[in-house]
Amino acid sequence: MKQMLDEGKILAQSEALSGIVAPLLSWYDRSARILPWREEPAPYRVWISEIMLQQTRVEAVKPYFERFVSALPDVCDLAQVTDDQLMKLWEGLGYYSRARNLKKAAGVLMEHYGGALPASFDALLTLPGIGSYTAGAVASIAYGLPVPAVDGNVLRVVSRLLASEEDILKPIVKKTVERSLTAVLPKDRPGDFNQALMELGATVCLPNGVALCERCPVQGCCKAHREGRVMELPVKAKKKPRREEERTVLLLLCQGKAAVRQRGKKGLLAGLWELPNVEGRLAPVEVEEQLEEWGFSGVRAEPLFDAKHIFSHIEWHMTGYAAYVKEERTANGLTWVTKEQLSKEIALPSAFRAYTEELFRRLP
DNA sequence: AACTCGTGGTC
DNA sequence: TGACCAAGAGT
Repeated sequence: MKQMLDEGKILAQSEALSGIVAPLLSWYDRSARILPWREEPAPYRVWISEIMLQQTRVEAVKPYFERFVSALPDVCDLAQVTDDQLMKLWEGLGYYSRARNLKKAAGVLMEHYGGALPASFDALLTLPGIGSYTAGAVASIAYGLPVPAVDGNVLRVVSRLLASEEDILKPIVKKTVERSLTAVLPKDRPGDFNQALMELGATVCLPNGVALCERCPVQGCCKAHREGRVMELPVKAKKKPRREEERTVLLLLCQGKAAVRQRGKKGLLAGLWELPNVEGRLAPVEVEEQLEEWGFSGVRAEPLFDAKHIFSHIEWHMTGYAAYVKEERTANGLTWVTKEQLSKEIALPSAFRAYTEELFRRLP
């Protein structure tokens, strides 16, 4: 029974969406932005760009994309890159498991696919870091296969076209839209159709109540526009509040070098480098006690400024100290690096930016 | 299904 | 300033 209702909904949605194809493609031909990965849509470049674009704005991706494909021009290079170089190339882009999954997938491609991306939605879907959206994007854009690529843009656009009040964050809604679009998708231009839907969402059918409906090529097909409800849609469940954490960050300096350490392989900022830090908001005396514990004797902790960093689900409230120590002790995972190494080899997350900048001011 | 996993821009 | 959000995937 549930299956029956689902099929009925998909049929109805497909019917309602069938009119958008021609005007949307025509609009895309006129209005598509010029983007680095569109100029030369080789499968490898499409793949890298799609991974970088996950939950990330086009403008943020551009410089990273150029640098990444220049440093690692093909699957073989990617499969062999060191973790440190990989993280340095991704430094500041966030969601670092995307980069690690890229390398993992490159290994699989070398091992099982002759170093090429498979021209198959199902095969793409098995690769690390590739889910239904990315598999659809690569398959349709790079190989012209007739599969949809449903991201947040597409969900917003379709939600408004249908005036649907379903929560677009629910997996079932995404699956339904994917199946509806499969029936509508033009077999001769699936990649352009998918990109056109996303492009419309990114440049015209904007979120936060600023939709530019007067510029929309499918305004006449839009139920939300017809009913004056564009600004109320889409419906999204509210996210739960972030948890707050207090941390004390230490700038340890010694003979022109600074101490960094590598984070664990799991969890937040996994495997990245960081400035030494401890949980809680420590007073100067407590910092000096901590330094004694780490084997640094007779060190004065100089209080610095406070800083805040907001992750998607955590908020770090940090306070900082600088300490000039007498010897480069390597206990507790501390590694001593020069300013040169820090800028060229060590990948530090943006969370520490304020203190990293202070460190750079203090290093020769 | 709900939670984890970054960052920077916008209003 | 805070809340929202952007071409999602893994667990």
